[in-house]
Amino acid sequence: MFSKATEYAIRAVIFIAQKGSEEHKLALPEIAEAIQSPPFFTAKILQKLTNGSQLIQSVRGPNGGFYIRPEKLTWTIREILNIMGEGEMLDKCVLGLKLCSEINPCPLHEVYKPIKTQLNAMFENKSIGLLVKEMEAGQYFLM
Amino acid sequence: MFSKATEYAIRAVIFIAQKGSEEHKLALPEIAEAIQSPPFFTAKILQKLTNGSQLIQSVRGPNGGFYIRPEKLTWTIREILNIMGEGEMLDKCVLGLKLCSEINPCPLHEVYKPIKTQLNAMFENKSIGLLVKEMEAGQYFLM
DNA sequence: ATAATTAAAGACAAAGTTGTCCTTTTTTAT
DNA sequence: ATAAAAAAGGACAACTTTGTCTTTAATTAT
Repeated sequence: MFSKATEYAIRAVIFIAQKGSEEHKLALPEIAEAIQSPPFFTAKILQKLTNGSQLIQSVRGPNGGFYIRPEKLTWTIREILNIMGEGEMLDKCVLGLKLCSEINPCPLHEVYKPIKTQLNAMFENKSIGLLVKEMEAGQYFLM
Repeated sequence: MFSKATEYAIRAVIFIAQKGSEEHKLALPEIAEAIQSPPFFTAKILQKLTNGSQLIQSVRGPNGGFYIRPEKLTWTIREILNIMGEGEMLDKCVLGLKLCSEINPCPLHEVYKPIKTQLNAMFENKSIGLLVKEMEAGQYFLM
C-alpha cells in the first residue's frame, strides 16, 4: 500500500512519540533498532519529517536526538503521508484513471468508494497522540 | 495502491473481455489506445497475462491479437493481482510489519482489519465477467 | 577552549519500475 | 511459396526507490 520509506516514517513517528520527549531525546540507532529499519535510510526519512513541517524535532550534539512537541500529537497519520508525498493515494482512482469521478467512473468506482472513505477516516482520525494512548493500553508492536 | 503495470493490466483485461472474442481479436494498438497506456509497455504486460496462467489468449499474424476465453470470465481481479505479483498487498500489514498478526498486532491492526476484509472482498468478488456485465449496464470508463 | 557526540547534507550504488525500440517468430492471405 | 501482419522476446535507457557511506555542522560536557 505504501512505500518502505512511508512505512518506516509512520513507525518512527509513533515510536518517537511514545518513548521520547524534550527531556529524553531518542538517538537514531535506538529508533532504527526499535522499528527494525536501516539506520542510514531512517536518517533520511527523519530529516524529511523535521525539515519543513517540523512534525518531529531534532537536536544535534551530545544528548541530542529526536523528539516530538506535544502540540504535534494532534496531527494524524494523514499528515505523515502528506509529508512523505503519498497523501494523494487516498484521493486517487484504484485503477489510476486521472479523470475518474462520479460522472466519469471507472468500473470499480462504486465498490471502492466506501472503502476509500474508510481509508481516509482511518488515517485522518488516528492522531499520533491517540495511537500512543492506545499503545499504552494494549500490547502493540512496531517491528 | 498498485503499480502502473498492474493498473494497466486490470484495465486491459476488462477492455479485452468487453470488446474482444476469439472471432474478433484485439490488436495491441487498439488496446493501448482504449486504456490510454504506453503501447510497448502494455505489450510486456499482456505477455505476462498470457504466459503462465493464460488469463488472456494471444494469436500472432494477420488478424491476430488478444482475446479472453469464456471460462476465464469467472476469474477475479485478485487473479490479475496475483499474476502481476501484487496479490500479497491484500494480506500484508499496513505498516509493513512482517510479523503483524492478531497476537502481535501493529497499532493500526484493529482499524485496518475490516478495511482489509472489504478490499479482499472487492477484488475476490468482482469477476471479469461481472465487471463486463456491469459496464454494459452503465456508463463506465477505462481511460 | 577543546573534544566528543550527534544529526544534517551530499554523494554514491544497487535494484526495481516504467517505458522504448529492434529483431525474431508465428500465422495468415495472396 | 511469398509477403505482410501481428505478437514474442531481448536489449536498453531514464527514472525512482532503497540503502550506504563520508564529510560537515552544531551542540554539549569537560
